Amino acid sequence: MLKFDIEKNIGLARVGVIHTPHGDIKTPAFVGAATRATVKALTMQEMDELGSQAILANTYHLILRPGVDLIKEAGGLAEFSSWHKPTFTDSGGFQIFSLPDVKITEESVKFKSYLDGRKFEITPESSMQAQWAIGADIHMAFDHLAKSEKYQDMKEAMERTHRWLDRCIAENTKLAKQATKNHEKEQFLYAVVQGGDFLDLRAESAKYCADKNPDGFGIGGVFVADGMDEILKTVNSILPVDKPRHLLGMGEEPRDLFIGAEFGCDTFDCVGPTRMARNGSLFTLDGRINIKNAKFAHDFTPLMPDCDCECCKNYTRAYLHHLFRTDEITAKVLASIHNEHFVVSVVDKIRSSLLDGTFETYKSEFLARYYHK
RNA sequence: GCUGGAGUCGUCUAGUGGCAAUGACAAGAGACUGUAAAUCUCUCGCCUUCGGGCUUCGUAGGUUCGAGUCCUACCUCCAGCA
Repeated sequence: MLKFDIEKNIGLARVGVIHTPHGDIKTPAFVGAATRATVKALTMQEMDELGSQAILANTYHLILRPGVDLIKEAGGLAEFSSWHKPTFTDSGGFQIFSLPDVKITEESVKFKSYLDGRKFEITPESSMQAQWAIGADIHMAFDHLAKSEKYQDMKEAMERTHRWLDRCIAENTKLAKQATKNHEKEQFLYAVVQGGDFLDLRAESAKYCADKNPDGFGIGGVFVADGMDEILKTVNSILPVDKPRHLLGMGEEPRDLFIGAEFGCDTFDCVGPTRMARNGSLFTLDGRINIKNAKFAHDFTPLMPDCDCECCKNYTRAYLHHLFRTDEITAKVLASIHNEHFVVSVVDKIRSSLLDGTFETYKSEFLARYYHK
């Protein structure tokens, strides 16, 4: 069983430590999105230096390239990528459903590789096998996202996710036994809660997942900022307190991190910060700015004066503006360092503010300043 | 000086008689939430009540119902010859 120690509970929120075979994660924590076993534009050493505690790679992408067997051959995701800290993998469910021309049946999902047209089939079982080959510390169950927001579609997607969870758990149990026999590192499975914006479905899904007694939980299919708190309240009131919860894919808006932590989520991942960084949209305490805008051409102040990342300690807005205008690689590197550091440190600060009782103050001051309210 | 070629939105460029005129770049702005995203969208002569109006293809004339496009002169640039 995955060890999760809780240091403090504050309502639904909590401060804890997840103990993985590759080290501890002090929660709440922001997990870097390393989809193809790399955080785009950043080295793992840079990720380490900016304070990241864990990364999340994507099974779907790694199946296509370089293939999960190659990663196993390399000694697993951590060895392969030189990230010697905790790792997660997403199951690939989310990506596959967003592709055109997917054939989804009760048994499996079939799709063609966008790289070369090769046909692929992923089942809950094969996703588990792939994730064990990749060798992350924490895996996500292979889930099914609804194609529409309609209640009936959401309900069906949720029910299929539940049936697939049973298959994931059965396969995972087999794979875990094998690993124990071979004296390999332990790997852990999170069940994924679905149900869209419908609180009755969310409650049903949380209950179903909790009853299966997995190592932890992913909360998937959350897209809307409005109502996110209600969804999380519903789900996290039902999920067992003593197991970690990962909010899948949220964190582009800092507000989401506060809501997520406040209502009981322990880890977050999101591609937004690094994607926006590459496109010149950078976090500051006063809101997001587009560094490419003409008004920054002569701005010789740091991107964010109170920030202690490599970018803000050494470079000016004018310089970043120039790097983006000239499409220099370093623009993306520095911007990614900053944005990733920004979200990681916001969540770290949420953690410390929960511990010393200043969360409410931190939250209201941060949000008022960031969103200019 | 002679001969030939060329001058189109900031730049390069399409356009050989028929609707401000092609494409790229640059520029201006926006979007991005478990990454087919170093991507995508919009604007890009001036004005506009968004119906449209006005002024434009080196300059000045001319032919024509109509000219970036044809004719004449001039200006500038390029190549070759002196």
